[in-house]
Order: sequence, then C-alpha cells, then structure tokens
Amino acid sequence: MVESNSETENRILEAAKMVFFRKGLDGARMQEIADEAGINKALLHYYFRSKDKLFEAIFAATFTQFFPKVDQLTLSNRTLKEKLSEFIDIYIQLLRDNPQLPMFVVREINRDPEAILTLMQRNLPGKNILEIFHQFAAQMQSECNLTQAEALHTLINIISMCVFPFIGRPLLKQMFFEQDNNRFDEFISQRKDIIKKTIFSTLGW
Amino acid sequence: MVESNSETENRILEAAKMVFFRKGLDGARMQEIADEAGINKALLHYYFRSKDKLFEAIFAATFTQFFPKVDQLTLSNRTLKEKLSEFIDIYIQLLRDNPQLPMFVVREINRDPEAILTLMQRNLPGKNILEIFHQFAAQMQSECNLTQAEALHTLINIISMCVFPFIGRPLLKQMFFEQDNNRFDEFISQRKDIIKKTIFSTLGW
DNA sequence: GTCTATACGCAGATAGAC
DNA sequence: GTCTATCTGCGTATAGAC
Repeated sequence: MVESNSETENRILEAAKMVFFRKGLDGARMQEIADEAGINKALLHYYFRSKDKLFEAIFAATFTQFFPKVDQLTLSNRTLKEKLSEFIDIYIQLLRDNPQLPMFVVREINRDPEAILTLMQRNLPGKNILEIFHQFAAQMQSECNLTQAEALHTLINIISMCVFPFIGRPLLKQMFFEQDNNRFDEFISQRKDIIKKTIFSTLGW
Repeated sequence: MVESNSETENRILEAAKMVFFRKGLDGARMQEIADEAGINKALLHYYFRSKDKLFEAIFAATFTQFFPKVDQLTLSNRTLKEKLSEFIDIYIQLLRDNPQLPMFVVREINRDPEAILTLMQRNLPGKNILEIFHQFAAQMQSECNLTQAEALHTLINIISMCVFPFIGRPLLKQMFFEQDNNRFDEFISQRKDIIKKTIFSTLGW
C-alpha cells in the first residue's frame, strides 16, 4: 500500500493512515498515531520531520488510490456498455475495500483545495482516469446521441452514485437502515447492478 | 437563519457559521470567529460557554436546513412524477443557495456519528422528510413495479446525484472544468433537468 | 533507532476593569 | 455587555541519553 524501507516506517505510515482517515488532519493527534503504531511520539518526528510532512506522505499515497486503475479498459476492444459496466464493477469494489477513502479525500481537498490540487497535478494521479473519462464521454456522444454536456453529466452521475453512499454512510444508515450495519452492507452489495441499470436506461439500453 | 435576541449574538452566530463551514469544528479557531464577527474573543465565551456549545448551536440550526422543507408535497394530490420533479427542483435550489451545507454536514457527522445522530433524533429534523421518502418509495413500488430495495436505491440515487457535486466540487472543478467557476456553475444549473431525466428513464417514464 | 524529558507556542477559557 | 490581560492545558517539536 505504501512502499518504504524500514519496518518502523511502515508501521508509522499504517498508523498515520488509520488516524488521518478517522480524524482528518486537523483532528488527528501525533500521540494517537504513535500509540496506534506502538512507538514513541518522538520517533514520528525522526522519520517524518513534522505532522504536515507525515500527512503529505499519506495523502499522496492515498489520493492516487482514489482513482481506479483501469489501464486494461483503455486497450480492450469491448463495447462502451461493457466498458462502463467494468468500470462500475471495479470502482465499487475499490470503494468497498476502502470505505473511508472518499470521506478522507473530499474532507482534505475541501480543507485546502489549492495545495491539494497542485499536489494532484504533480502526482498526476488521474492522468489515466481522465483519458478514460474522455473516451467514455466521446463514445457516449457518438453512440448515444448525447451532447458533450450530457455525457459529462452522465459520467458525474456514475461517480456520484458510486461515491456518495460511502460519504453519507452514517446519515443514510440512520435514516434508512435503523443503524443496522448488515442491512447497509447488503445495500452496498446491490449497488453495482443498480447503478448499471440506472445509467444504461438513461443511455437508452 | 438563526433566530436569537441580541444583535451581537446574531453577529457571532453568523461569523461562527462561516468559519465552521470553511474549517470544520477541528480546524476552526475562536479567534477567527471573533475577528469575523468584529468582536473580542472573550465575548464568544460570554454568549456561549465554550467552543463546543457554540458549535452545537450552529450545527443544530444548520442540520435541519439540510433537509428540504417539502410540507406542501405531502398534501398535494399530484402524480408521483410531479412530486419527484418538485422535490428535485426544491432540493437543488436549496443546495445552490447553500453550497457549503453538504460538506459541512457530512464532515461533522463523520467526525462524530453518535453525538450527531442523537442530536438528529432530538431535533427531529428529517421527521417530515422521512415521511416523504417513505411515501415516494411506496408509490414507486406500486406504480413502477419496483421492489422495496429498488425504490430505496432510487431515492438514494436522487440524493447522491443532487448532493455529491457540491461535496466533490473542488475535485470535479479540477478534473472537468479546468478550475473555471463559471463553467462549473453552468454545470450545476443544468443538474435539475439531468437528474430528472436520469431518474425518470429508470422508472420507465 | 528508540527512548524520556522538556521546551515552546497556541488556543480555549477565565478574571476583572470599565 | 464589552474589553484587556492572563491563566492553563494541550499538542507539536526538540534535546539529549542510551
């Protein structure tokens, strides 16, 4: 997940990730990270000079993860429908494996949009994903008679329907599932098919 | 927006809302709120005992706002399609008027899910909205031949497509609009119709 | 590399004059 | 009610022994 040399450094990165995911940069405490890693607070500063540096390491590694790796999609000569279907499968699976990822990313990006976005360009995380999206949009326009704007809305509809349930989880769980985690997980497990159905019907399929 | 007695108290509440919206509870500073209100830090503690109390006042007032007031929808004897359409209109308009609302709510709810949710029950904010949603779901099941699960997914799809663009704004703006606020606002202005079209086609309309 | 002890600044909160 | 001045604790960061 996060490549590094020393064993301790890995423990720190893992611990920092957990705490930053839960609390965000502002809410996180170096002491909590140290406890989580089972080491001393001073060691954090030995490996990473400051809290900010440690956070940057976590964010950079995490942010790229937020975009699904769909390199295979680009080259495959499948139909648009199959590609969209595969994208939704891959993305929902990614989010199920990392349910806290979306909240972390949007929280920190909204906290400091500029700093984060320059970091985004530097790490060119979604370079691939942007190409994929562009492909999707172009194909939707030609094959489904959509305007450019409509194609973009459709893409963002997909992203919205995939991502939002993970961001709004506590709220949705309270409103619709009586705080029952099992019922919510079952709901999530149905998402792939629902999103496909919704998008496909919009596209006239 | 926030009712109260004294003029100063109102200024504080307005200022606190702005700062808490921007920075969240953890990131906000009492000094910044005081500056924003054009008063002294000590006055904040005079009117509200602590930062937490001040935050609670803001959150309680804001949270109820997050749910659209659709009392009229309940009683009107319009078709389901018209009701859904009206709901989307009202909700998107609400979010356009308060674009920072969704991020604030989900950030704070994810920070402290239990505290917030008990507060939610106490203030019974979405009592009306839950009834509306239940109505929508029931009608979708009977009129559109949906299962209970499918109806729920459809509701959450609507919410996702309405809310997510506001939460993901900085990211979407970077990825799809080259940081151009005007283009993003134009995108938002198209949302009502797009969401209706998407949902209606799913429902076979 | 890892620890304990400590320095230092900042932010929340209070005291008390006016 | 509103201010200035101050207290206090906490959290980041460093010093220095081992």
